[in-house]
Parts: sequence; C-alpha cells; structure tokens
Amino acid sequence: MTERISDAEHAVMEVLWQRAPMTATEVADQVVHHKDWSLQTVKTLLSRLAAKAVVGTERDGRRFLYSPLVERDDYLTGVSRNFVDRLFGGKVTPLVAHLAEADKLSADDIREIEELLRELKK
Amino acid sequence: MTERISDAEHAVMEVLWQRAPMTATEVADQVVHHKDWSLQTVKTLLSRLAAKAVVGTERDGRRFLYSPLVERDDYLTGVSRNFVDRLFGGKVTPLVAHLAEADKLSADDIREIEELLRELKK
DNA sequence: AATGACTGTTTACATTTGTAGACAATGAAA
DNA sequence: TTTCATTGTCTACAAATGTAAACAGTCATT
Repeated sequence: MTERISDAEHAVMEVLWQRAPMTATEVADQVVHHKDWSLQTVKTLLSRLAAKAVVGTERDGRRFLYSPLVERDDYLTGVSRNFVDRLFGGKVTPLVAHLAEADKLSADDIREIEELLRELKK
Repeated sequence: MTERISDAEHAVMEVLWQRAPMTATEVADQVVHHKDWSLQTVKTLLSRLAAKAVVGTERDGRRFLYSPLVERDDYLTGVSRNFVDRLFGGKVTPLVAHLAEADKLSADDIREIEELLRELKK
C-alpha cells in the first residue's frame, strides 16, 4: 500500500518527479513558482515524505539529496483507482460521461481520446 | 464555491443522495453497510454537513429529516475538475491514457467509451 | 407521574495537515 | 579561530478530520 500523500506533499513530489535528486533548497526554489511557501515549510514536507519512505535521502556532505521512491505513474494509478472507485463505482465510462456532460471535453479532446482508443485496440 | 466534503462526510452524502429526506438513524442504518460507524459518528457528520449547508434539515416533531442541498452531479463535477486539474494538468486525455495503461480499461470499457463519444459528436 | 427510548447538542480527543519558528551542527569565509 | 550561511531536526500550533461519549430534551409507555 503506497503511503498517503497529502496535497501539500504532492506539490513537492511534482517538483521531484521532474528532476531528482535535488537539495531541499532547490526543491523550494522550484515549488515557489506554484506555492507561496517558505523554505522551512518545504523542508518539513520533505521530512514527512522521507519519514513515509516516499522520498529517499542520500547524504551529500552536510546536506541531503532527495529523490522520489515512488514513481509518478504508480502514484497516479493508485490515486486514480481510488478516485474512480469511490466516485464512479470503479467504472471509467461514467467518469468520462460525466466529464463530457460537464463540458470538460472539447471536440479536440474527443478526437484525441478516440484516436487513443483506436490505438489501444491494436 | 461548494464547501469541501471530507471522505467520511462523503459516505454519508452517498446515502442521502440515494434517498432523502431521512432521519439520522435511517442514515446510520444505511451507512453501516459500508462503514463501521456508531450512530453518534453519523450524527456528528450530519451536523457538520448541516453546518456547511451541504445538507438541509427539516423538523419533523422531535427529530430532523436531512436532505442533500448539493446535487451529486454538481459535487462530482467539482471533484472531478479538481482531480483532473491537479493530476493531469486539466486535460482529460492523459487521464484516460493513464487508466488505459494501468489496465483499468477493459475491451468492453473501450467500446462503451467509443460509443459514448460517438453520441457526443452528434 | 415515573421511566425508558430516541434524538439533537455539546464536548472531547487523537491524528493529519498546513505552515512555519527556533535551534544545532557544520562547512566556508574572513 | 571567529563568524556567517546553509542545512537538517525539533518543536509549535491552529484547523480539519475521524470517531465518538456525555448530556439534555421529549415523546411514548407503564
């Protein structure tokens, strides 16, 4: 079971998934583009993630280098499954139908998805 | 902006979305099929939902009848948007692609979705 | 009228989450 | 070697969440 990652922690993970390993300061520099957090906050989040073994640490002299231990793809799979299960009874079709009705699907989206499905059937 | 509904609260809402209005005890009786909660817990959750104006109350003698004030569909739309935004950059196609890769899409699902998309284009 | 069953209200309490400040170690610079 | 900057660790603290117990009002029953 992959440990639960909170919203704030997730923002940190996104940065690490883009490039790793990174020092806490580097992560903070990146995160700040999206969130208005202090360095301390980012350090706390990194510690929590490390405690949960979601990121790994590697000593580099006085500081640590952090890297994700969980793949983004695996994380997405888990979260998506959970989401679809909880809200759409585990079925993807109702989810797509819902997004479509809520006008979240443009004509382009539809074409893209059709193309994707066509590929899948091969 | 629809108030945030927590996981536990959501379970209560699902029951109310199936049938309403209901008394706290009735809700608890239903919820217990999925969650192992005491009547007290369900009452607390109903109170919190009422405080957030997500469910409405209507006096019926000594007790209350609870009904959802938020439509399930609207709730799903909000949560789905948030989900797709946060995890897939707001694009539905990557979500579908991901679910497909994670083998969450059966051949039947694919057929269903294709049919759905065909309908949408009309 | 007293008692018990039901129901809402108040209070509780541990955990998780968001958001850091304070402190300590340590390497770099003067 | 004194000092400053960097970096991790410890502590903090309020809000949200999960999970209820305790209490109080009240209708039904004895």
